[in-house]
Amino acid sequence: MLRYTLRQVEYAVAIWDHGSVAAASAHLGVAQPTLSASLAKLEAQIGLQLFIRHHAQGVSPSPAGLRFLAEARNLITHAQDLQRDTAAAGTTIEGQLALASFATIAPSFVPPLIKGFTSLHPQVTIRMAEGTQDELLKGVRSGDFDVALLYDVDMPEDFAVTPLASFAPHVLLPGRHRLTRLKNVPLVALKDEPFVLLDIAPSRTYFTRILETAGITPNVAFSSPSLEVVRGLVGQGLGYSILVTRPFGDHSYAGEELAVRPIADEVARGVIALAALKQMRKTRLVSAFEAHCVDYFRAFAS
Amino acid sequence: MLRYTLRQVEYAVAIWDHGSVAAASAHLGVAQPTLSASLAKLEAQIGLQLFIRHHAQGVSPSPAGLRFLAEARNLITHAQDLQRDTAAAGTTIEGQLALASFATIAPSFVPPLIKGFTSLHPQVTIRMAEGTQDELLKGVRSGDFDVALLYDVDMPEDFAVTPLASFAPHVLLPGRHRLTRLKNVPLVALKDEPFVLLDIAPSRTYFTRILETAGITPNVAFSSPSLEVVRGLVGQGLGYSILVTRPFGDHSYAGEELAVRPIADEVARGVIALAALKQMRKTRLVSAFEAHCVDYFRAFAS
DNA sequence: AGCGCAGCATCGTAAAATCCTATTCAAGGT
DNA sequence: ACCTTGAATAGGATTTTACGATGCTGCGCT
Repeated sequence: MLRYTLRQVEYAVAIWDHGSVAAASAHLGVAQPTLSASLAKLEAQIGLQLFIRHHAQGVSPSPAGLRFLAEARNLITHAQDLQRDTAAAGTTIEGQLALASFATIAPSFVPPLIKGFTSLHPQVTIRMAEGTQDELLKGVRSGDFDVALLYDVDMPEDFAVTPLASFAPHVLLPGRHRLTRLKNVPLVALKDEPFVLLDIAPSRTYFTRILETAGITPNVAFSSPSLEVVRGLVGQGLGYSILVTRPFGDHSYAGEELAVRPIADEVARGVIALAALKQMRKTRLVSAFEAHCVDYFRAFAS
Repeated sequence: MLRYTLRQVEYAVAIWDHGSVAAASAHLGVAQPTLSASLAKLEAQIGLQLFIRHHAQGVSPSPAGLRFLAEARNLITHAQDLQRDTAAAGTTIEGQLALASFATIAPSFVPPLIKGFTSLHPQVTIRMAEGTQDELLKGVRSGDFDVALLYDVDMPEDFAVTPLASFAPHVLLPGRHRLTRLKNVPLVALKDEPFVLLDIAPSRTYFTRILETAGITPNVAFSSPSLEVVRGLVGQGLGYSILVTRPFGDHSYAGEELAVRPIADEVARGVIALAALKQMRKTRLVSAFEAHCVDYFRAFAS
């Protein structure tokens, strides 16, 4: 347990600097008896007389006091540095931002977001991570991340969710599938087709719910947690899929042609959102990033 | 002005270490509400939420909080180091001792004193200075020195004086002076002889007072502030002197023979003493040195 | 599904620390 | 002898810190 306070040390160093209690008092804007008492108490607590008192002529440090004061000044400087850094962290836009992103959202949106934000605020570094919804929520709750970029589906009560943009899901078909002739695919047309499910929470429930809402029990032939694997399976003609994320280009990794068709029915759109803990007081940095995200996604309003 | 206290930071770091307010409370022996309030206040004062609260599962640092806490721990360590060093300075016998010595006393006594003390306490270093009585008193008063080794003559009221040993003054004569035939020299015999005065305060007044007490008005032919110059002048046959300090050997620097004779009269002895400021609370180190001096000079009891 | 437990926050209060103004006291300079 | 300077003390108001008791809420266990 520490036996002295920063305030006491601060005063003692000021008395040293000014050569007298009275001068320090004037300079600090603190009454002279306050300093006198504070110094006396500090000396008692550390068991060391710091100053020699000269009647009507100020004080001067004792040999042992001088050694203490030299170190004490370092401590005060250290404390001031910490305060300054902390104040900066709270009010200016700099430092590190820990951002987690849902795996299928990350490749399309995170790079431009980071590019835009860091060129706006060069003092900022961003730490990135991707994961499933569960992992993101856990990470934010445990303090590993400041915010998470994810789909606003089944979000728990303790998260503050900022919607950014919504995207309509689409049907993904093999390039030569007979339904590719249609401009819009009604969900009923998929009734008996084999379904390739993107199997990540909460996407899984989101997609199956879309089909079930249309009265269709999906015939899940394959499933994978990887978007690219799903696209590959569809490319191989093993079934259709329903997705929100739409990478640039109409080919799978392996090169098979793919076809993307809007859904004819009215369906729930996938809402991309930024989520943070409700209980967390936002730093300026986090707020600024949030604003930047809103800005960036405004372009996708549709 | 610093906006947080060491106590607050100490508590916050403890909470971090133990993962919960309750655990830190048990470990610190401080009530849980105290820590809770202290943390809340600290967060408000630095404008930064340090911890995420988990219901019934402790707390975990936020990303920004983590950065603060890492630095905060350094600060606490710094403060603890200072406290430890200071406590050591107050209670153990180590560190630096600033010793000032009257110029004529120094050569004979300071080297053995330092040798003896530092071999007793190897952790101690001693800073040395010599000077006139005025300089010594000024140095001790201004905090340049912890203690001064000097003659206890005309000591001001604000000094605490510890007598160490007393030495009888002697008459110093040229080697072939007629009075060298006497075993003890009565002061009256010096009545008309030229006097060579060691002219340093307070020795000057001490020596002249001795002669005046015996009813003699000294005929000051020469004076010098240097003991060795005085001995040289006497060696040249330019007069006699009265001194307390008696170097080893009966020759001046230039090689002239000198004779030392006790004074037949009853005269005031020169008292060597250690002086410190009354108002200064002594460190263990100073007390130990004082004790060592008393010990060392016991051998000179005469 | 309900219940108990764990753990943080809040409330009320007592003790201690902090700070102020007014005053006293001592040394030095005039 | 008096005035100035500057530290210490006294007394009192305010703030801070601490405590115990209690409330509240999610988690895990039956």
